[in-house]
Amino acid sequence: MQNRNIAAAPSYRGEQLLFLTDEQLRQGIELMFFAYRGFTADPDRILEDYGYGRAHHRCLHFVNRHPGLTVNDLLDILGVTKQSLNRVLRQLVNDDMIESRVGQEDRRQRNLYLTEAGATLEASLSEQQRARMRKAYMDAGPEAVHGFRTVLEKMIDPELRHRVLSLMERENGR
Amino acid sequence: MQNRNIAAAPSYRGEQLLFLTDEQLRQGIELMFFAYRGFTADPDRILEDYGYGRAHHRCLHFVNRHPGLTVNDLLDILGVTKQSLNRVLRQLVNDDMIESRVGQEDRRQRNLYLTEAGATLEASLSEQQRARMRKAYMDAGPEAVHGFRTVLEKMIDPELRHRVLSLMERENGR
DNA sequence: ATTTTATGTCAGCCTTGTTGACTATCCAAG
DNA sequence: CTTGGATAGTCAACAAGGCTGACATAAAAT
Repeated sequence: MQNRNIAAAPSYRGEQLLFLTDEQLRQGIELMFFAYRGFTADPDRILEDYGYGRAHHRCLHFVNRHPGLTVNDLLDILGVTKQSLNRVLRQLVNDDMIESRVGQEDRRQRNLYLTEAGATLEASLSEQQRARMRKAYMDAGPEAVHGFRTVLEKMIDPELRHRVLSLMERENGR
Repeated sequence: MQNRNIAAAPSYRGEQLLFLTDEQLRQGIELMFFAYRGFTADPDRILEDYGYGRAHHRCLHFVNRHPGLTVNDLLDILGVTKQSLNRVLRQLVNDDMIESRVGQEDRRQRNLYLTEAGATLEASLSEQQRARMRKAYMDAGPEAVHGFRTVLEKMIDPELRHRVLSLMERENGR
């Protein structure tokens, strides 16, 4: 099924523009929808046991990825309101999953770190998700993975990409 | 940035297993998260004007794709409870976006169709999303698109894929 | 000293998930 | 033919997690 329309497109090696029918684009849209469901299904099951949702998972993920990041950084990354984030963050801090330390240079800021329990939970969530991603990558092969990453990159909001990249630069510069 | 890790992998033409670090997999995970946000951003803005959410969009999309499908079909596709779907569906029917006709063979069933207004709204939502998808596809090139589709396919829950495919078969057989 | 910034919190609203109880219809066994 | 079970859909009430707005506090910047 997944090859039918691509095969129907002329000039597979694209010196020419892609032959993009609405049908092909709509299939891509559905693919995103269904794949994202699969992508979140495994962690969702674990989170349920803790009474957490995807919002908690996202916090754990990004705090793990960028230890010591501030609440504001997280707000920028997640693109939610601080009230919404705070509710989730408060739970995670109360549950001793995330530690919130007062900033050293700027004492208004709170630097966020995973506790041991938080790291454990994050690892189990991530493990499931990486397993599915790894399987998809292996089944699809390296060239497909490269294409996958290329297309997804292009779909990200340019402004968001800029914000995330500048966060990573800032980290590298420390 | 998106090429760095792929380039670092040995054996690009994969007779050998991919060299998949956790870092690469985590990057894929983040890519899914950020790309999905971009993917839904445009329709979200339009939906707001109507007081609708993504659930309404999904209904309009699939009713457009499969005119006459039943509520149960839609439940299978969307993977939510019927109560949750029904609320959204009721709004769309009341707002004269979707028509719900009593089934001819089985009068318990309701066959769903877009009204003219519904088709118009669906078109404007889809137009935005297709534009972004088209741009990403064009920028990335046909080979990348092929890889994108291949990987996403692998990420879908097998059971879900089966259900959706059997729906499409049933339609072709009418 | 005043203003701005970073964060936290309260209240209240909306969408969209959930479960449970209910109605209408179909079908099959007695 | 009727009755009982399965199926399709609807209604009601609740929870998670988005949102806005208002406000408090502490620290930094001016």
